[in-house]
Amino acid sequence: MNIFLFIKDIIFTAVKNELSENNLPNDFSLKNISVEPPRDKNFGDISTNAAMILAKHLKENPKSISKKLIERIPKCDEIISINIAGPGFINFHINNSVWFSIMNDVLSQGLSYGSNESGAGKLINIEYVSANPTGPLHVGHARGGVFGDALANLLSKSGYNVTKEYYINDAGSQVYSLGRAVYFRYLEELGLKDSKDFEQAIKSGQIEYGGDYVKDIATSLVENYNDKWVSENEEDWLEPITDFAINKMIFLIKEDLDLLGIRHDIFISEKKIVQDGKVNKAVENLEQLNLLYNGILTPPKGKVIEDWEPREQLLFRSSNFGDDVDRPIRKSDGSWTYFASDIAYHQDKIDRGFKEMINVWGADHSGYVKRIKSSVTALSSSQANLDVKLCQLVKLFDEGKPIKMSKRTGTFITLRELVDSVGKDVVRFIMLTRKNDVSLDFDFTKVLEKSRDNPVFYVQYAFARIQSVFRHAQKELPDDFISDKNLKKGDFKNCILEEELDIMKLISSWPRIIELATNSHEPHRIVFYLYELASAFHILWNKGNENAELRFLNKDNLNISLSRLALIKCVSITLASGLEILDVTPVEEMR
RNA sequence: GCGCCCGUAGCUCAACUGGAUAGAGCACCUGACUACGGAUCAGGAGGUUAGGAGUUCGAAUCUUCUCGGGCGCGCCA
Repeated sequence: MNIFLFIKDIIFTAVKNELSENNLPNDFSLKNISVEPPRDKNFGDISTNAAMILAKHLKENPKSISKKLIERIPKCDEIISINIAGPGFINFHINNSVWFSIMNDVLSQGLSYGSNESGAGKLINIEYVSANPTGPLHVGHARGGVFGDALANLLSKSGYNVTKEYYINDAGSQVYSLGRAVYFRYLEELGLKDSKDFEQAIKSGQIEYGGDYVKDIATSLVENYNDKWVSENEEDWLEPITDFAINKMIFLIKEDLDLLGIRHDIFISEKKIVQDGKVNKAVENLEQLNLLYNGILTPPKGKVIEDWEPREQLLFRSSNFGDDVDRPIRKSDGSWTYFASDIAYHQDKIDRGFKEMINVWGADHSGYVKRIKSSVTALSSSQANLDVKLCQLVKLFDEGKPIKMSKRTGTFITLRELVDSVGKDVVRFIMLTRKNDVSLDFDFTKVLEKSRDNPVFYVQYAFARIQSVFRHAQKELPDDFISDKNLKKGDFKNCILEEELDIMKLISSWPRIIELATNSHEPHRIVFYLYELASAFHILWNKGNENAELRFLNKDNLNISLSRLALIKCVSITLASGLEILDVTPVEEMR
């Protein structure tokens, strides 16, 4: 059972009855009523602000409303006592048998414990990473990637039908820059240019991309085509070589993502969106909605733009939907802007049936959020909802000293280097130790430290300790003692320490944490919860150091041992359930 | 100039989306170890939530202004 939902139901029923039986205005939303553990556990196990919310609505004293509501709450075994505190909170003390019964649920549900069906199978699209295929993934992509991936897992856990998507920006001018860079390296590879020519070309801006990966692509180009393109004109080689380079880059990007356990369901090509005429179609839609016009934008104040000249452009009325100004969708040469194909892309998502969409972007795209949300609102007649999650910068450190990153000097840490040096699990966990919209410090030394200061270690260590206890139990206790079947016979009535009850209550709140994290699209909450649960476990563990009778294993009292083993089994299940959302492997043993 | 994000203990960050006495870790004091059952744990100290005004039973959270930091601002994506 989910005790919070149980109490919530009781409270909502009481509120509705109070309103209807007294012919009080019932145009009242229940959604502001909270049902949550109080800040201070001395107040009780579950608390509600229902009376205070009603007080505003009914213009009546909250405490007297509390009394009336309490009278409407039926007597039941789950609730030991109810009292009113503070300005009108109603606090419930819950019977310990409830926590015991939840622990039994955990044992039988295993890793699926915490799942819920609030998503009700609804389609949801989450687009993340979507890095330009013109270079290797770097640290920032790692954060967005892990964030999106964990959020996708979280949404699945809550019963959504999730599609994980990568949008390939393969249609703009910069992909041709990549094509040209590859061609230059291709000539170099064939001995027709040398490194001096290359330096010169970079300096003059003739070539934009100078990384070694461009060389690799050129090598592979030679392997496939020999000198086929050498004497061709640019108009002949540019398209095929660019396509070749993009395909190669996408392959490399997929490899990199795979290192982090990130696997998208679908890759959508911008070029294909354009070729399929979807931009034209989306533009027609906007035209029919009377949301396009030809106009001239005023230059931004306080910012000097050289060679600014007023120019008439086709504009989208995004300001109708909360954007600051209307936005251009056609360039002066007649081709579509990036925004136009992005509109078409989102139209495509809507056409595929998505009413819920999430985009994960780097924070440098913040200026773009309002316009794309405007377009989604417009194209779906407000039926679809897009949430844009912006991930802030990752700052790299080593032993507390900042690592300076610069494309020019070549000190540029890629996703691959990151994973190679600390491992997938560490990267994934650490990337989620901060809320998405604040910058994150990543210290190569610190994340491998074995101390409480390192949350990955601290959580993993809790899990490993539990496994260690079970290994000992396996050796020292009767056969089959720790089998799932036998653990279910454990009587939690033997667990009466305050620390034990605290753990049970914490475990019982796991489904609630998932619900909160899901609704707010904030996977970092899972990490903070796991840290808290690990901490509660380490506390309990240390009780056994102070007093040997409190150890989990006690050969002289198998009955109590069984109960305690069942309890820590619940801890390990919940830890594993959380780590599963993060896609971090729980470790059996610390080395 | 405008928009978005951020500002919480000395440091790094939470705070259940408006709830009760704002919580953790690091660092700093005090205490507990023959070791996969001490890589931890117990306790102490540390706050005008950048600042002012407002909204209400109640604000770190909402509104507004000021200060400070980051990102962005028509033919790049």
